[in-house]
Amino acid sequence: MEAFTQRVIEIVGSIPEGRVMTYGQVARNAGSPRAARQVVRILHSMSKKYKLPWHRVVNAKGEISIQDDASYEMQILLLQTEGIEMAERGQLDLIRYQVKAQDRAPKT
DNA sequence: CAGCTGACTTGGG
DNA sequence: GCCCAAGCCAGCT
Repeated sequence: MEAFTQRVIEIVGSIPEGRVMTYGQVARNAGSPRAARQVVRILHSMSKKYKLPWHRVVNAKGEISIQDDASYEMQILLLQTEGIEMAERGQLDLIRYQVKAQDRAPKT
């Protein structure tokens, strides 16, 4: 597998309890700013092979974007368990919970 | 080997 | 603030 993949695994696994990261953020920290979708795939396949806190990864809007209802609800449960306040729609406060790192992508 | 896919992101209307 | 379209890139078929 690519080094990128390995990094994503490590990064996701390093997310502190009660915090979250966006797919894009993880991708950037892993070295591929545009590989947010790979993070998705990785979480998909690795979470079932490794014990990754996949639930601490949300989309850019701070919501859960899982399509699978079971996993969706489970993620909310796990996050709440870690002390994160979840809104009705499975949304959380990114400003408060997103891990701060050198994730800024200088777009301008 | 070639093509499709996806738990995404960003920009424009 | 919501909807649509394009870009991205590693993994899988």
